[in-house]
Amino acid sequence: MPEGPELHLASLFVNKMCEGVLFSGPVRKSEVSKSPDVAFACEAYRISAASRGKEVKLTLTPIKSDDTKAKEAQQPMDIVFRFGMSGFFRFTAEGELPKHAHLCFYSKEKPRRVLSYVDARRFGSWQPHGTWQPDRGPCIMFEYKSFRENVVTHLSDRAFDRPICEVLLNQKYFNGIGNYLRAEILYRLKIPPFVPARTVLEGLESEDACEDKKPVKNDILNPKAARTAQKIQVKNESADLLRLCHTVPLEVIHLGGKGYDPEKADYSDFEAWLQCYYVDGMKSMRDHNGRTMWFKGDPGPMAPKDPKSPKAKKRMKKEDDHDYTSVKKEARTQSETTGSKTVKKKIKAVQTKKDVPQKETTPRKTVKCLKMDTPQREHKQPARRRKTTEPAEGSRRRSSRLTRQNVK
DNA sequence: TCTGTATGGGGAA
DNA sequence: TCCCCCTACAGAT
Repeated sequence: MPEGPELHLASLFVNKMCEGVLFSGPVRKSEVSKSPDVAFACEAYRISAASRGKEVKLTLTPIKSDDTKAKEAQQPMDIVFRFGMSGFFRFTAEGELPKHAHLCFYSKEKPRRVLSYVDARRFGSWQPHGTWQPDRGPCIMFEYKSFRENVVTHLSDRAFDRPICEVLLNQKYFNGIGNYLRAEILYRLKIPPFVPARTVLEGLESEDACEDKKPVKNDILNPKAARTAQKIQVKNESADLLRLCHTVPLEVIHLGGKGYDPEKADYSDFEAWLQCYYVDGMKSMRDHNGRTMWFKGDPGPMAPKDPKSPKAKKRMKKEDDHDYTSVKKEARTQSETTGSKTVKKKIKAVQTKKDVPQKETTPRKTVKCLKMDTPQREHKQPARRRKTTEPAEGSRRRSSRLTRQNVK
């Protein structure tokens, strides 16, 4: 579940698991991965990690030995990872390499253990000799001051013409915020997601008035003053979107690592923490980029008028272009004879292969597509357990998409 | 068996 | 702005 907090927890995980471990030999990449090879092989090296927003940097540091002293000392290598939708690190025995492990670092000891980058969907990527992506802004969690400044001093940028919920996913300004964080942050401030971003952010200062706020003196002697100070702090905090972009992700980190640690495959704390994202009773609708925005109450004036999902649009376009059914039928027939590809892939292959357009037909829509045509509706969210008391092990794991990636 | 959806982002038009 | 990369799963048919 990779947003800023998960990337940071991933870096902590690597540092914890690889502390004192010597690695050796080449870094191996899966055949199927399209990310670059990592040309690093060393008799002995260590691995450490750091995070910034939605990136993690691994540093491979060669250990000098008597054997290598004579040779030219090998330089450390940084590899910068982005996790896409499903990336994470694991540290396992060599024989227990996870499915979809795409980049593997082997320990020197026998039996060997492996630090692996695992990514089922392969939307993630890595860059050998990488640096933090220059177009990404300061980290919302660990570069708070420059993050604020970067937003406040660039409010005239046309990027801020868009609805606030969409701007929050712009990594040039909000490096680390993702889909669940934007929902949680806007929900806490009761900001409608589709109000113009500039309207929300105008008037905020580069300096955070709350930052480094010291408790008033004599708290114990003067509890009333202490309570007042607390109220002010809470009020200020709730009034400042940029501060919540910092503190809400930190809350996830402080959940204790259970949000990430794949060994535990336990997201119950994280699920209990969520107040809006995927929560029963909340509304959801697609933003202009086709991503689901979870919220409560009024969506705001810039809400998209077209509620259709990207997939629905795509399907309807296909059906308008040609007789989709015949293509599908052909693909299925071929699939049955060869058995080598999935029907979906076959459909794609047939569509791209054909040099003559499919026969002209009148546009047709399935019943489902017609249903999609119904005017603006906030699609009903699927049932999702929250704050339940220990449902059956199986049902808990299967009850939420949030747990899926790490179910063994 | 089919369809829709998922914590992201690069690149073509 | 739209399409695409890709796998896994839940729920509908």
